[in-house]
Formats: sequence, structure tokens, C-alpha cells
Amino acid sequence: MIETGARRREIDEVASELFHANGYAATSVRDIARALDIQGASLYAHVASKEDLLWAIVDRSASAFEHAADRAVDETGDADAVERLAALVEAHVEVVAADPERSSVFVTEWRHLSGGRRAVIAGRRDAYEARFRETIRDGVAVGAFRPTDPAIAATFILTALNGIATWYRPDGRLSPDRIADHYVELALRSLSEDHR
Amino acid sequence: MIETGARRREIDEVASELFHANGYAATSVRDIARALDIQGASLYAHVASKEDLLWAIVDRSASAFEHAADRAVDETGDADAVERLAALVEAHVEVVAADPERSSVFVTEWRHLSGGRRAVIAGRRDAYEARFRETIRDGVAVGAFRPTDPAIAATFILTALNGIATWYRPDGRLSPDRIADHYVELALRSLSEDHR
DNA sequence: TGCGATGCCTAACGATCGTTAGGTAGGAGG
DNA sequence: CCTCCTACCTAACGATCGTTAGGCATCGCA
Repeated sequence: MIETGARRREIDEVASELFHANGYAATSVRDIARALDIQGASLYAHVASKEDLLWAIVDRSASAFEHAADRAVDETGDADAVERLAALVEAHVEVVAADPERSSVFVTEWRHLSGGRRAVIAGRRDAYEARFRETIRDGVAVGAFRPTDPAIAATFILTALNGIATWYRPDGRLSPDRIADHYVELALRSLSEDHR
Repeated sequence: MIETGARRREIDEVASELFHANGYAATSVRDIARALDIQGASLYAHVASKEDLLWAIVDRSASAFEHAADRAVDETGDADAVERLAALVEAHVEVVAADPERSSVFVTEWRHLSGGRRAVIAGRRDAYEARFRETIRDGVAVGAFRPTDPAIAATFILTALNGIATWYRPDGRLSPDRIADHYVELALRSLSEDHR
């Protein structure tokens, strides 16, 4: 029975911030408790283990990316691969900007999950990456993108996208919209046909 | 007096592997010692502290990137911005491929350095990123690249490049040369003028 | 008025952390 | 032969780790 109350959500948020700032392994349960002005042991009234905290953050973030990609693909209908890739990139940027801490924890800390959970996340990441890869493959097939290795191109674009989570701050110079516009442009052009 | 003997180099290498695989904070001194078949305390005959180990790895990796970029820029002479950016990207890929563990530790674990050292590395990273940024700015100025925000473009390209360190394995499907070729192509096209 | 949640407390557990102290075995060089 | 040096050992330090046990106050609701 997973707790989902208001207090639990506060705990998740604080944990996200600290895991983002210092990393999962370097953040102690007592660090999280101190940020909430309670004792370390008191956290265990809400959480079964430290790893469960990480799991809650990573699982929710993975779902956010998946749902955003679902929505993006649905909305573009059966448009061409170029538009679908643009929608995927835009959706990804929006998810990151909506919660950069959680997203960055998802991207960088999921390896600290143990065993089965790590495998589950690895699978979901692969599936998510496959959407980009296959959209690129489709675009190459119909001549919308230049002939290139879809796996390399997808990894290139996705690692660039994930990098946003590590540097984006809501109070920074760039609005999420501007970032999304630029990244869509950079990603699409990196696959564009003519050049020079 | 910094030790540079053969044994110390083995220790650095083992530490690189473990910091890459599990992260700095999640790797104990005794983990490193076990991989060397010695006792944890014995490491302190070679190293002053765990953080000094991280520092040695990060400092050497930073120098590798800096020297490679120096060489790349020297060799292209006063060629145009397009060629200089291509040389920078290629050099970066080569450094990563030459020692992926060390590079990935450099990219992901430098925040665990304390105080002054972290600031030093932050500065060197900024300076390195500035080379990309200014090359892009030059290219935009002379019309070799489309008009775009050089800071965003540089970050886009560099985070994609750094991502290589996390997934590249020497025994993988892709040779360093092929990766470099593809990444140069992707990076240059992302900045190219005409499109569609 | 009583009752069960809810939310936090103190105290403590065994394990593990980075690190220090002090000692020993073996090889190189005078 | 003696001495220094390198490389490692055992033992232990105080701190901190994740986690458990058991108790106490406050609240909504019957």
C-alpha cells in the first residue's frame, strides 16, 4: 500500500531537490529529514526505505516522459516523421522544464536502484529511446531525413535533451518555450538533407 | 609531493573504473582496495585521501580535453569556423574513446570535489565550453552557420558529446572513428544554413 | 467521551565509512 | 652486512550510515 498523502508528496519533493543537488548516494536519510525539520527516523513513518524514495521519484518521472510522448504522438496523428520527431523533442523539453530536479534524478540516479527495479527502468528507457530511433528510421526511409544511423542519431539527440535537466533553472535566462524551439530546430537540422 | 609511480597509476585506473560504474559517493575506499587485492588502509601509503583520488582522475581528464582542443585548433590553423568546430568535435570524441571511464568520471563526478577544487574545474569547464561557443559565434558572424544562439548550440552539442562517455564501450558496435564521423556530421548540420 | 489515525519523538542496533598508528617483510644500494 | 625504501599488514578510532522499536501528542469522528 503506497502512501500518496500530502506529506508524502512534500517528502518526495525535498528528496528530489537533495538527490539532484548532491546525488542519491551522497544524500543521507537524515539530510532529507533535516530539510523537513524532523528526525531521520521519523521519515520511516512515511517511507519503507531510502531506495523506495528514489523509486517513487524515478518511476513518476519515467511516467511523465512516457505520457508526454504518448500525447505528442497522438496529437500529430499520422503526420510525417519530421513533425513527429519535432513533437517528441518538444514534449521532452516540456517535461524536463516542468520538474528539472525530478527529471535530472531520473536521468542520473536510476542506476542506484537495485536489481529488478533497475532492470524495469532500463527497459522503459530503451522503449522511450526506441520511439525516437524509429521515428528517425521512418524519416530516413521516406527521404525526409538524410541517410544516417538512426541509433546514433537518436542517442545524440536524447543525450543532448537529457543534458537540459542538469543545467536548466526556472529563473534562468531561457524560458522553456525558447529552449524547446531551439532544440527542435537543432535536432531537426542535424538530420536534414542538404547542407552547405 | 605527488606520487606518480607505477602502482599509483594502477590505483587511479581501478578507481576510475569503480567511480564510473558505481559513482564516487557509492564507492568506498575498501571497494577500491579489494579490486587491487590489498587492505583498505594500505591505500593510504599511496594516496592522502579518497578525494585526492577523484581529483587526480578529474584533473588529468580535464587536461586531456584541453590539450586535445589545443592541438585541434592549432592543426586547423586559421581555417574557417566550420572546420574548427569539426576539429573540436572530433578531438572530443577521441579523448572520450581513449579513456571512457576517466572521461565519464570527469563529466559526472566532479561535483563531489570540495570547495576550491570544484571551483577550479568549473572554471576550466567554462573555458572549454567557451571554445565551442565562440567558434559557433564566429561561424554565425561570417554566415557559415545559420543565425542561432551560440550558448544554446554549444551546450546542445557538448552535452551530446559528453553523453558518449556514459555509453561508449571499446568492444561495442561502433569504432571511435565512426562515432566521431557521425557526431561531426550531426553537430555541423545542426548549425547548417538551409533546410528542407 | 472514547478511538483510531496521523505524525512525530528518543534511543538504540549493527554495519560501514574514511582515516590513523604502528609494525613487518623483502629488495636495492652503499 | 647494514640501511633505507617500497609495499603491505593488523587493529582500531570516532563518525555516520540505514533502519527498527516503542512511546507520546493531536486531531477528526463516532
